Amino acid sequence: MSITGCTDLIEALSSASTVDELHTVCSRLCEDYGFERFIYGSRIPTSFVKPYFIFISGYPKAWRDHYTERNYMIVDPTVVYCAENITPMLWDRRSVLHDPTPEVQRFMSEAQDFGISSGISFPVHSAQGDFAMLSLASELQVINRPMIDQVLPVGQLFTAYLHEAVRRVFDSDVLPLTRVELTQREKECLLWVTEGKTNWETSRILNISERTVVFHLQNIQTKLGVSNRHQAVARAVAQGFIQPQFTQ
Amino acid sequence: MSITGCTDLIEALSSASTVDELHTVCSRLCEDYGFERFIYGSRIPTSFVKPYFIFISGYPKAWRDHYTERNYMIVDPTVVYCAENITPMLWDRRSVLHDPTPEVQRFMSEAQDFGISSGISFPVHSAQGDFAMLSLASELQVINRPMIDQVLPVGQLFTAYLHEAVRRVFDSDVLPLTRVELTQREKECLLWVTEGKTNWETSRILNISERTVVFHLQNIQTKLGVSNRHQAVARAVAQGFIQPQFTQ
DNA sequence: TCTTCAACTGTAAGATCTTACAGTTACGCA
DNA sequence: TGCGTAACTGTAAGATCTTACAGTTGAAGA
Repeated sequence: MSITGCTDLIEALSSASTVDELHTVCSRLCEDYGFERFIYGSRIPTSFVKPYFIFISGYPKAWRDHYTERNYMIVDPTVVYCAENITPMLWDRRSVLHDPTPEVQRFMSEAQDFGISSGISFPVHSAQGDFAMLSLASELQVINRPMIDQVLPVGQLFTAYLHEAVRRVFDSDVLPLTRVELTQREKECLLWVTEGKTNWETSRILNISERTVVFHLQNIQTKLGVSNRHQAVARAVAQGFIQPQFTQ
Repeated sequence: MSITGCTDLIEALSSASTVDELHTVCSRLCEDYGFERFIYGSRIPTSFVKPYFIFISGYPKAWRDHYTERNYMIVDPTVVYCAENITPMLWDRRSVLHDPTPEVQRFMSEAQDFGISSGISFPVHSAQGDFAMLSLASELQVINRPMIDQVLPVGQLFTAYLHEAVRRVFDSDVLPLTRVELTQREKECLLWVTEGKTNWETSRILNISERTVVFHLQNIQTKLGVSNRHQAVARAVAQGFIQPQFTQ
Protein backbone atom coordinates (compact mmCIF):
# COMPACT_ATOMS: atom_id res chain seq x y z
CA MET A 1 0.00 0.00 0.00
CA SER A 2 1.49 3.29 -1.04
CA ILE A 3 1.25 6.44 1.01
CA THR A 4 -1.35 7.87 -1.32
CA GLY A 5 -3.39 4.74 -0.89
CA CYS A 6 -5.07 6.24 2.11
CA THR A 7 -6.75 9.04 0.19
CA ASP A 8 -9.62 6.89 -0.98
CA LEU A 9 -10.05 5.35 2.47
CA ILE A 10 -10.46 8.81 3.92
CA GLU A 11 -12.86 9.82 1.19
CA ALA A 12 -14.85 6.69 1.97
CA LEU A 13 -15.02 7.78 5.60
CA SER A 14 -16.17 11.25 4.67
CA SER A 15 -19.01 9.95 2.54
CA ALA A 16 -20.11 7.23 4.96
CA SER A 17 -23.47 7.75 6.62
CA THR A 18 -23.97 4.53 8.57
CA VAL A 19 -22.02 2.53 11.10
CA ASP A 20 -21.88 -0.40 8.71
CA GLU A 21 -20.17 1.69 6.09
CA LEU A 22 -17.61 2.86 8.63
CA HIS A 23 -17.07 -0.73 9.66
CA THR A 24 -16.38 -1.68 6.05
CA VAL A 25 -13.84 1.09 5.60
CA CYS A 26 -12.00 0.03 8.76
CA SER A 27 -11.91 -3.55 7.51
CA ARG A 28 -10.40 -2.33 4.27
CA LEU A 29 -7.71 -0.45 6.20
CA CYS A 30 -6.90 -3.68 8.04
CA GLU A 31 -6.59 -5.70 4.86
CA ASP A 32 -4.57 -3.04 3.07
CA TYR A 33 -1.98 -2.90 5.82
CA GLY A 34 -1.83 -6.53 6.87
CA PHE A 35 -3.80 -6.65 10.09
CA GLU A 36 -6.55 -9.10 10.91
CA ARG A 37 -8.63 -7.21 13.44
CA PHE A 38 -9.61 -3.68 14.37
CA ILE A 39 -11.57 -1.97 17.05
CA TYR A 40 -12.61 1.65 17.33
CA GLY A 41 -13.88 3.12 20.58
CA SER A 42 -14.68 6.60 21.76
CA ARG A 43 -15.78 8.30 24.94
CA ILE A 44 -17.93 11.44 24.75
CA PRO A 45 -17.96 13.59 27.92
CA THR A 46 -21.72 13.87 28.34
CA SER A 47 -21.05 13.26 32.02
CA PHE A 48 -17.95 12.53 34.07
CA VAL A 49 -19.38 9.62 35.97
CA LYS A 50 -21.30 8.06 33.12
CA PRO A 51 -19.94 9.24 29.78
CA TYR A 52 -21.25 8.07 26.44
CA PHE A 53 -19.31 5.30 24.67
CA ILE A 54 -19.30 4.35 21.00
CA PHE A 55 -17.67 1.22 19.63
CA ILE A 56 -17.17 -0.16 16.15
CA SER A 57 -15.79 -3.61 16.61
CA GLY A 58 -13.99 -5.91 14.24
CA TYR A 59 -12.90 -8.03 17.22
CA PRO A 60 -14.32 -11.48 17.97
CA LYS A 61 -17.70 -11.09 19.64
CA ALA A 62 -16.80 -13.54 22.41
CA TRP A 63 -13.80 -11.44 23.36
CA ARG A 64 -15.81 -8.22 23.27
CA ASP A 65 -18.43 -9.73 25.57
CA HIS A 66 -15.82 -11.01 27.96
CA TYR A 67 -14.07 -7.64 27.87
CA THR A 68 -17.25 -5.74 28.63
CA GLU A 69 -18.33 -8.11 31.35
CA ARG A 70 -15.02 -7.79 33.18
CA ASN A 71 -14.91 -4.03 32.64
CA TYR A 72 -11.48 -4.42 31.03
CA MET A 73 -11.38 -0.83 29.82
CA ILE A 74 -9.71 0.19 33.07
CA VAL A 75 -7.13 -2.60 32.74
CA ASP A 76 -6.43 -2.59 29.00
CA PRO A 77 -2.97 -1.00 28.65
CA THR A 78 -3.79 0.39 25.20
CA VAL A 79 -6.75 2.30 26.62
CA VAL A 80 -4.73 3.54 29.57
CA TYR A 81 -1.98 4.72 27.23
CA CYS A 82 -4.23 6.29 24.60
CA ALA A 83 -6.30 8.13 27.20
CA GLU A 84 -3.18 10.03 28.25
CA ASN A 85 -1.11 10.28 25.08
CA ILE A 86 -1.28 11.63 21.55
CA THR A 87 1.15 9.34 19.72
CA PRO A 88 0.56 5.73 18.63
CA MET A 89 1.31 2.79 20.88
CA LEU A 90 2.91 -0.40 19.61
CA TRP A 91 2.06 -3.40 21.69
CA ASP A 92 2.68 -7.10 22.00
CA ARG A 93 2.82 -9.36 25.02
CA ARG A 94 6.46 -8.82 25.58
CA SER A 95 6.60 -5.04 25.26
CA VAL A 96 3.63 -4.48 27.52
CA LEU A 97 4.92 -6.86 30.13
CA HIS A 98 7.89 -4.78 31.16
CA ASP A 99 5.32 -3.41 33.60
CA PRO A 100 3.73 -6.69 34.58
CA THR A 101 0.74 -6.01 36.79
CA PRO A 102 -0.91 -9.38 37.34
CA GLU A 103 -4.18 -8.03 35.94
CA VAL A 104 -2.51 -6.68 32.80
CA GLN A 105 -0.61 -9.94 32.38
CA ARG A 106 -3.82 -11.88 32.60
CA PHE A 107 -5.56 -9.49 30.23
CA MET A 108 -2.86 -9.84 27.56
CA SER A 109 -2.89 -13.58 27.92
CA GLU A 110 -6.65 -13.77 27.50
CA ALA A 111 -6.55 -11.46 24.49
CA GLN A 112 -4.04 -13.74 22.87
CA ASP A 113 -6.42 -16.66 23.26
CA PHE A 114 -8.74 -14.77 20.93
CA GLY A 115 -6.02 -14.19 18.35
CA ILE A 116 -5.12 -10.70 19.48
CA SER A 117 -1.41 -10.83 20.15
CA SER A 118 0.14 -7.65 18.88
CA GLY A 119 -0.80 -4.45 17.18
CA ILE A 120 -0.88 -0.70 17.16
CA SER A 121 -3.27 1.77 18.77
CA PHE A 122 -3.89 5.35 17.63
CA PRO A 123 -5.26 7.91 20.09
CA VAL A 124 -7.29 10.98 19.21
CA HIS A 125 -8.43 13.77 21.49
CA SER A 126 -10.79 16.46 20.26
CA ALA A 127 -11.39 20.04 21.29
CA GLN A 128 -14.88 18.96 22.33
CA GLY A 129 -13.41 16.59 24.90
CA ASP A 130 -13.95 13.41 22.92
CA PHE A 131 -11.44 10.65 23.41
CA ALA A 132 -11.22 8.13 20.59
CA MET A 133 -8.86 5.34 19.64
CA LEU A 134 -8.40 2.81 16.88
CA SER A 135 -6.52 -0.41 17.43
CA LEU A 136 -5.25 -2.62 14.63
CA ALA A 137 -4.39 -6.11 15.81
CA SER A 138 -2.48 -9.06 14.50
CA GLU A 139 -2.05 -12.71 15.44
CA LEU A 140 1.71 -12.37 15.17
CA GLN A 141 3.49 -12.87 18.50
CA VAL A 142 5.78 -9.94 17.92
CA ILE A 143 5.15 -6.75 16.03
CA ASN A 144 6.23 -6.77 12.42
CA ARG A 145 8.35 -3.63 12.13
CA PRO A 146 8.10 -2.92 8.36
CA MET A 147 4.34 -3.40 8.61
CA ILE A 148 4.22 -0.83 11.39
CA ASP A 149 6.30 1.73 9.53
CA GLN A 150 3.81 1.49 6.68
CA VAL A 151 0.69 1.92 8.74
CA LEU A 152 1.96 4.40 11.31
CA PRO A 153 1.34 7.68 9.43
CA VAL A 154 -1.79 6.48 7.68
CA GLY A 155 -3.34 5.13 10.87
CA GLN A 156 -2.92 8.36 12.76
CA LEU A 157 -4.60 10.36 10.01
CA PHE A 158 -7.26 7.72 9.42
CA THR A 159 -8.23 7.64 13.07
CA ALA A 160 -8.83 11.39 13.10
CA TYR A 161 -11.07 11.18 10.04
CA LEU A 162 -12.76 8.09 11.42
CA HIS A 163 -13.69 9.84 14.63
CA GLU A 164 -14.93 12.86 12.70
CA ALA A 165 -17.12 10.53 10.65
CA VAL A 166 -18.39 8.76 13.75
CA ARG A 167 -19.39 12.06 15.31
CA ARG A 168 -21.23 12.96 12.11
CA VAL A 169 -23.05 9.63 11.96
CA PHE A 170 -23.99 9.60 15.64
CA ASP A 171 -24.63 13.26 16.35
CA SER A 172 -28.07 13.41 14.81
CA ASP A 173 -29.14 10.36 16.77
CA VAL A 174 -27.88 10.49 20.26
CA LEU A 175 -25.86 13.55 21.13
CA PRO A 176 -27.99 16.69 21.24
CA LEU A 177 -26.56 17.00 24.77
CA THR A 178 -23.25 18.14 23.38
CA ARG A 179 -24.69 20.74 21.02
CA VAL A 180 -25.48 23.75 23.15
CA GLU A 181 -25.13 27.33 21.97
CA LEU A 182 -23.92 29.78 24.58
CA THR A 183 -24.14 33.49 23.84
CA GLN A 184 -21.06 35.68 23.85
CA ARG A 185 -21.97 37.24 27.17
CA GLU A 186 -22.68 33.89 28.75
CA LYS A 187 -19.26 32.63 27.72
CA GLU A 188 -17.63 35.76 29.12
CA CYS A 189 -19.31 35.31 32.49
CA LEU A 190 -18.39 31.65 32.64
CA LEU A 191 -14.84 32.43 31.61
CA TRP A 192 -14.35 34.61 34.68
CA VAL A 193 -15.90 31.95 36.87
CA THR A 194 -13.21 29.56 35.65
CA GLU A 195 -10.67 32.16 36.74
CA GLY A 196 -12.03 32.01 40.27
CA LYS A 197 -13.83 35.35 40.21
CA THR A 198 -16.94 35.93 42.33
CA ASN A 199 -20.17 37.33 40.91
CA TRP A 200 -19.23 40.73 42.23
CA GLU A 201 -15.71 40.64 40.77
CA THR A 202 -17.03 39.51 37.40
CA SER A 203 -19.59 42.31 37.46
CA ARG A 204 -16.78 44.85 37.89
CA ILE A 205 -14.74 43.27 35.08
CA LEU A 206 -17.63 43.24 32.61
CA ASN A 207 -19.03 46.54 33.92
CA ILE A 208 -22.49 45.16 34.57
CA SER A 209 -24.45 44.61 37.75
CA GLU A 210 -23.84 41.62 39.97
CA ARG A 211 -27.44 40.57 39.34
CA THR A 212 -26.79 40.36 35.59
CA VAL A 213 -23.83 38.08 36.11
CA VAL A 214 -26.09 35.79 38.11
CA PHE A 215 -28.71 36.04 35.37
CA HIS A 216 -26.30 34.86 32.66
CA LEU A 217 -24.96 32.04 34.79
CA GLN A 218 -28.51 30.93 35.53
CA ASN A 219 -29.21 30.79 31.81
CA ILE A 220 -26.10 28.70 31.29
CA GLN A 221 -27.24 26.25 33.95
CA THR A 222 -30.61 25.93 32.24
CA LYS A 223 -29.09 25.50 28.78
CA LEU A 224 -26.62 22.87 29.94
CA GLY A 225 -29.22 21.18 32.11
CA VAL A 226 -26.99 21.18 35.17
CA SER A 227 -27.77 21.79 38.81
CA ASN A 228 -25.10 24.25 39.86
CA ARG A 229 -22.17 26.34 38.78
CA HIS A 230 -19.53 23.70 39.41
CA GLN A 231 -21.23 21.29 37.08
CA ALA A 232 -21.68 24.03 34.50
CA VAL A 233 -17.97 24.83 34.63
CA ALA A 234 -17.01 21.17 34.36
CA ARG A 235 -19.33 20.51 31.43
CA ALA A 236 -18.41 23.69 29.57
CA VAL A 237 -14.69 23.11 29.94
CA ALA A 238 -14.87 19.38 29.21
CA GLN A 239 -16.91 19.89 26.06
CA GLY A 240 -14.87 22.86 24.88
CA PHE A 241 -17.63 25.47 25.08
CA ILE A 242 -15.10 27.70 26.69
CA GLN A 243 -11.47 27.48 25.74
CA PRO A 244 -8.35 29.26 26.90
CA GLN A 245 -8.16 32.62 25.16
CA PHE A 246 -5.94 33.42 22.20
CA THR A 247 -4.95 36.84 23.44
CA GLN A 248 -1.33 36.74 24.45
CA MET B 1 9.84 11.08 -0.02
CA SER B 2 8.58 7.63 0.72
CA ILE B 3 6.17 6.84 3.48
CA THR B 4 8.88 5.30 5.60
CA GLY B 5 10.89 8.49 5.21
CA CYS B 6 9.18 9.92 8.23
CA THR B 7 10.59 7.36 10.65
CA ASP B 8 13.91 9.10 11.00
CA LEU B 9 12.25 12.50 11.32
CA ILE B 10 10.24 11.18 14.23
CA GLU B 11 13.28 9.60 15.80
CA ALA B 12 15.02 12.94 15.46
CA LEU B 13 12.13 14.56 17.34
CA SER B 14 12.27 11.99 20.09
CA SER B 15 15.95 12.53 20.67
CA ALA B 16 15.87 16.33 20.42
CA SER B 17 16.51 18.21 23.65
CA THR B 18 16.56 21.84 22.54
CA VAL B 19 14.27 24.14 20.60
CA ASP B 20 16.94 24.59 17.96
CA GLU B 21 17.04 20.87 17.31
CA LEU B 22 13.27 20.80 16.94
CA HIS B 23 13.48 23.73 14.57
CA THR B 24 15.98 21.84 12.44
CA VAL B 25 13.80 18.75 12.24
CA CYS B 26 10.80 20.82 11.16
CA SER B 27 12.91 22.47 8.49
CA ARG B 28 13.88 19.04 7.22
CA LEU B 29 10.22 18.04 7.06
CA CYS B 30 9.55 21.12 4.95
CA GLU B 31 12.35 20.39 2.54
CA ASP B 32 11.48 16.72 2.24
CA TYR B 33 7.89 17.45 1.29
CA GLY B 34 8.33 20.55 -0.83
CA PHE B 35 7.25 23.38 1.46
CA GLU B 36 9.19 26.56 2.10
CA ARG B 37 7.95 27.58 5.52
CA PHE B 38 6.65 26.09 8.73
CA ILE B 39 5.30 27.31 12.00
CA TYR B 40 4.46 25.38 15.12
CA GLY B 41 2.37 26.88 17.88
CA SER B 42 0.78 25.52 21.02
CA ARG B 43 -1.43 26.78 23.81
CA ILE B 44 -1.10 25.25 27.28
CA PRO B 45 -4.08 25.81 29.58
CA THR B 46 -2.23 27.19 32.59
CA SER B 47 -5.06 29.72 32.79
CA PHE B 48 -8.14 30.43 30.70
CA VAL B 49 -7.60 34.14 30.43
CA LYS B 50 -3.86 34.07 29.97
CA PRO B 51 -2.72 30.67 28.77
CA TYR B 52 0.88 29.81 28.00
CA PHE B 53 1.97 29.90 24.34
CA ILE B 54 4.92 28.22 22.68
CA PHE B 55 6.02 28.93 19.13
CA ILE B 56 8.69 27.48 16.89
CA SER B 57 8.75 29.66 13.84
CA GLY B 58 10.16 29.10 10.41
CA TYR B 59 8.11 32.06 9.14
CA PRO B 60 9.65 35.41 8.19
CA LYS B 61 10.34 37.39 11.33
CA ALA B 62 8.69 40.51 9.93
CA TRP B 63 5.46 38.61 9.39
CA ARG B 64 5.61 37.06 12.85
CA ASP B 65 6.08 40.46 14.43
CA HIS B 66 3.24 41.96 12.45
CA TYR B 67 1.06 38.95 13.32
CA THR B 68 1.75 39.26 17.03
CA GLU B 69 1.31 43.01 17.08
CA ARG B 70 -2.11 42.78 15.43
CA ASN B 71 -3.13 39.82 17.59
CA TYR B 72 -3.89 37.86 14.42
CA MET B 73 -4.35 34.58 16.28
CA ILE B 74 -8.05 35.35 16.66
CA VAL B 75 -8.39 36.16 12.95
CA ASP B 76 -6.13 33.52 11.37
CA PRO B 77 -8.52 30.98 9.80
CA THR B 78 -6.04 28.15 10.27
CA VAL B 79 -5.94 28.77 14.02
CA VAL B 80 -9.72 29.08 14.23
CA TYR B 81 -10.12 25.82 12.32
CA CYS B 82 -7.45 23.86 14.16
CA ALA B 83 -8.70 24.97 17.58
CA GLU B 84 -12.01 23.23 16.85
CA ASN B 85 -11.07 20.31 14.61
CA ILE B 86 -8.90 17.21 14.56
CA THR B 87 -8.26 16.77 10.83
CA PRO B 88 -5.85 18.76 8.67
CA MET B 89 -6.88 21.95 6.90
CA LEU B 90 -5.80 22.78 3.37
CA TRP B 91 -5.70 26.45 2.67
CA ASP B 92 -5.04 28.97 -0.04
CA ARG B 93 -6.48 32.40 -0.71
CA ARG B 94 -9.29 31.08 -2.81
CA SER B 95 -10.47 28.23 -0.60
CA VAL B 96 -10.48 30.33 2.53
CA LEU B 97 -12.26 33.19 0.82
CA HIS B 98 -15.53 31.37 0.32
CA ASP B 99 -16.19 32.88 3.75
CA PRO B 100 -14.78 36.31 3.10
CA THR B 101 -14.83 38.28 6.32
CA PRO B 102 -13.04 41.54 5.54
CA GLU B 103 -10.55 40.86 8.33
CA VAL B 104 -9.77 37.38 7.06
CA GLN B 105 -9.47 38.68 3.51
CA ARG B 106 -7.00 41.28 4.66
CA PHE B 107 -5.11 38.74 6.74
CA MET B 108 -4.69 36.33 3.82
CA SER B 109 -3.62 39.15 1.56
CA GLU B 110 -0.99 40.34 4.01
CA ALA B 111 0.29 36.79 4.53
CA GLN B 112 0.75 36.45 0.80
CA ASP B 113 2.93 39.55 0.78
CA PHE B 114 5.33 37.60 2.97
CA GLY B 115 5.34 34.59 0.65
CA ILE B 116 2.75 32.59 2.55
CA SER B 117 0.08 31.78 0.00
CA SER B 118 -1.08 28.24 0.53
CA GLY B 119 -0.41 25.30 2.75
CA ILE B 120 -1.66 22.76 5.18
CA SER B 121 -2.24 22.91 8.93
CA PHE B 122 -2.30 19.97 11.31
CA PRO B 123 -4.16 20.24 14.62
CA VAL B 124 -3.39 18.28 17.76
CA HIS B 125 -5.31 18.22 21.02
CA SER B 126 -3.95 16.43 24.06
CA ALA B 127 -5.60 14.83 27.07
CA GLN B 128 -3.86 17.46 29.18
CA GLY B 129 -5.75 20.20 27.37
CA ASP B 130 -2.90 21.32 25.16
CA PHE B 131 -3.78 22.64 21.76
CA ALA B 132 -0.99 22.51 19.17
CA MET B 133 -0.75 23.00 15.45
CA LEU B 134 1.83 22.81 12.72
CA SER B 135 1.44 24.71 9.47
CA LEU B 136 3.47 24.00 6.36
CA ALA B 137 3.33 26.85 3.88
CA SER B 138 4.13 27.38 0.24
CA GLU B 139 4.51 30.33 -2.11
CA LEU B 140 2.29 28.60 -4.67
CA GLN B 141 -0.99 30.44 -5.30
CA VAL B 142 -2.98 27.24 -5.24
CA ILE B 143 -2.36 24.07 -3.32
CA ASN B 144 -0.40 21.43 -5.14
CA ARG B 145 -2.57 18.34 -4.76
CA PRO B 146 0.02 15.54 -5.21
CA MET B 147 2.27 17.35 -2.73
CA ILE B 148 -0.55 17.39 -0.22
CA ASP B 149 -1.37 13.72 -0.62
CA GLN B 150 2.24 12.95 0.16
CA VAL B 151 2.50 15.06 3.28
CA LEU B 152 -0.98 14.53 4.70
CA PRO B 153 -0.42 11.29 6.67
CA VAL B 154 3.14 12.11 7.63
CA GLY B 155 2.26 15.62 8.80
CA GLN B 156 -0.49 14.46 11.12
CA LEU B 157 1.79 11.93 12.80
CA PHE B 158 4.74 14.29 12.84
CA THR B 159 2.76 17.01 14.55
CA ALA B 160 1.76 14.66 17.37
CA TYR B 161 5.39 13.66 17.95
CA LEU B 162 6.51 17.25 17.60
CA HIS B 163 4.15 18.42 20.31
CA GLU B 164 5.21 15.56 22.55
CA ALA B 165 8.81 16.62 22.04
CA VAL B 166 8.00 20.26 22.72
CA ARG B 167 6.32 19.34 26.00
CA ARG B 168 9.39 17.33 26.95
CA VAL B 169 11.77 20.16 26.10
CA PHE B 170 9.72 22.86 27.81
CA ASP B 171 8.30 21.02 30.81
CA SER B 172 11.45 21.16 32.90
CA ASP B 173 11.76 24.90 32.30
CA VAL B 174 8.45 26.59 32.54
CA LEU B 175 5.56 24.31 33.25
CA PRO B 176 5.66 22.94 36.78
CA LEU B 177 2.17 24.47 37.00
CA THR B 178 0.73 21.65 34.96
CA ARG B 179 2.38 18.87 36.94
CA VAL B 180 0.27 18.45 40.05
CA GLU B 181 -0.36 15.12 41.72
CA LEU B 182 -3.82 14.67 43.18
CA THR B 183 -4.46 11.73 45.46
CA GLN B 184 -7.10 9.14 44.66
CA ARG B 185 -9.49 10.50 47.26
CA GLU B 186 -9.01 14.07 46.09
CA LYS B 187 -9.89 13.07 42.57
CA GLU B 188 -12.98 11.24 43.77
CA CYS B 189 -14.21 14.27 45.68
CA LEU B 190 -13.60 16.56 42.73
CA LEU B 191 -15.29 14.11 40.40
CA TRP B 192 -18.53 14.38 42.33
CA VAL B 193 -18.24 18.14 42.39
CA THR B 194 -18.14 18.06 38.59
CA GLU B 195 -21.37 16.07 38.73
CA GLY B 196 -23.03 18.91 40.64
CA LYS B 197 -23.05 17.22 44.04
CA THR B 198 -22.88 19.27 47.24
CA ASN B 199 -20.42 18.53 50.02
CA TRP B 200 -23.12 16.70 51.91
CA GLU B 201 -24.18 14.60 48.92
CA THR B 202 -20.57 13.71 48.16
CA SER B 203 -20.04 12.71 51.79
CA ARG B 204 -22.95 10.27 51.51
CA ILE B 205 -21.63 8.82 48.24
CA LEU B 206 -18.10 8.31 49.57
CA ASN B 207 -19.33 7.38 53.03
CA ILE B 208 -17.21 9.96 54.82
CA SER B 209 -18.10 13.06 56.80
CA GLU B 210 -19.00 16.30 55.11
CA ARG B 211 -16.02 17.87 56.83
CA THR B 212 -13.67 15.40 55.13
CA VAL B 213 -15.03 16.27 51.72
CA VAL B 214 -14.30 19.90 52.46
CA PHE B 215 -10.86 18.92 53.69
CA HIS B 216 -9.94 17.16 50.43
CA LEU B 217 -11.30 19.98 48.30
CA GLN B 218 -9.28 22.46 50.34
CA ASN B 219 -6.16 20.44 49.70
CA ILE B 220 -6.92 20.45 45.98
CA GLN B 221 -7.27 24.22 46.01
CA THR B 222 -3.91 24.54 47.72
CA LYS B 223 -2.19 22.10 45.36
CA LEU B 224 -3.58 23.76 42.26
CA GLY B 225 -2.99 27.22 43.66
CA VAL B 226 -6.52 28.40 42.96
CA SER B 227 -8.86 30.55 44.97
CA ASN B 228 -12.09 28.58 44.94
CA ARG B 229 -13.83 25.41 43.86
CA HIS B 230 -14.94 26.73 40.48
CA GLN B 231 -11.39 27.49 39.48
CA ALA B 232 -10.24 24.13 40.79
CA VAL B 233 -12.85 22.35 38.69
CA ALA B 234 -11.95 24.35 35.59
CA ARG B 235 -8.21 23.75 35.99
CA ALA B 236 -8.56 20.07 36.81
CA VAL B 237 -10.88 19.39 33.89
CA ALA B 238 -8.94 21.54 31.43
CA GLN B 239 -5.63 19.90 32.31
CA GLY B 240 -7.06 16.40 32.38
CA PHE B 241 -6.47 15.72 36.06
CA ILE B 242 -9.93 14.31 36.16
CA GLN B 243 -11.37 12.58 33.13
CA PRO B 244 -14.70 10.99 32.38
CA GLN B 245 -14.76 7.51 33.88
CA PHE B 246 -14.26 4.30 31.93
CA THR B 247 -16.93 2.38 33.78
CA GLN B 248 -19.81 1.82 31.42
C1' DT C 1 11.32 4.25 66.87
C1' DC C 2 10.55 8.38 64.45
C1' DT C 3 8.78 10.72 60.46
C1' DT C 4 5.86 11.44 56.77
C1' DC C 5 1.63 11.38 54.61
C1' DA C 6 -3.09 10.14 53.08
C1' DA C 7 -7.26 10.08 55.13
C1' DC C 8 -10.18 11.40 58.41
C1' DT C 9 -13.24 14.56 61.89
C1' DG C 10 -15.63 18.61 64.63
C1' DT C 11 -17.38 23.64 65.29
C1' DA C 12 -18.58 28.17 63.72
C1' DA C 13 -18.56 32.82 61.56
C1' DG C 14 -18.80 35.03 57.37
C1' DA C 15 -18.74 35.01 52.27
C1' DT C 16 -20.92 33.50 48.27
C1' DC C 17 -24.22 31.12 45.51
C1' DT C 18 -29.02 29.69 44.38
C1' DT C 19 -33.59 30.54 43.52
C1' DA C 20 -37.75 32.87 43.96
C1' DC C 21 -40.20 37.03 43.11
C1' DA C 22 -40.88 40.91 38.89
C1' DG C 23 -39.56 43.48 35.67
C1' DT C 24 -36.91 47.13 31.35
C1' DT C 25 -34.29 48.15 27.04
C1' DA C 26 -32.52 47.61 22.39
C1' DC C 27 -32.24 45.26 18.14
C1' DG C 28 -33.55 42.57 14.01
C1' DC C 29 -37.18 40.66 11.46
C1' DA C 30 -41.91 39.48 9.52
C1' DT D 1 -46.63 47.00 14.71
C1' DG D 2 -45.82 42.69 16.93
C1' DC D 3 -42.57 38.97 18.04
C1' DG D 4 -38.46 36.92 19.63
C1' DT D 5 -34.24 37.35 21.87
C1' DA D 6 -29.86 39.02 24.04
C1' DA D 7 -28.76 41.79 27.58
C1' DC D 8 -29.81 43.96 31.50
C1' DT D 9 -31.55 45.10 36.73
C1' DG D 10 -33.49 44.90 41.84
C1' DT D 11 -34.66 42.45 46.46
C1' DA D 12 -34.40 38.78 49.75
C1' DA D 13 -34.54 34.19 52.07
C1' DG D 14 -32.19 30.08 52.42
C1' DA D 15 -28.61 26.83 50.85
C1' DT D 16 -23.89 26.09 50.28
C1' DC D 17 -19.08 27.15 50.29
C1' DT D 18 -14.88 29.10 52.49
C1' DT D 19 -11.78 29.60 56.06
C1' DA D 20 -10.37 29.72 60.64
C1' DC D 21 -9.74 27.16 64.79
C1' DA D 22 -7.68 22.09 66.48
C1' DG D 23 -7.07 17.80 66.24
C1' DT D 24 -6.83 11.56 65.44
C1' DT D 25 -5.67 7.20 62.95
C1' DG D 26 -3.13 3.92 60.25
C1' DA D 27 0.28 2.50 56.98
C1' DA D 28 4.90 2.89 54.79
C1' DG D 29 9.63 3.94 54.93
C1' DA D 30 14.18 5.71 57.15
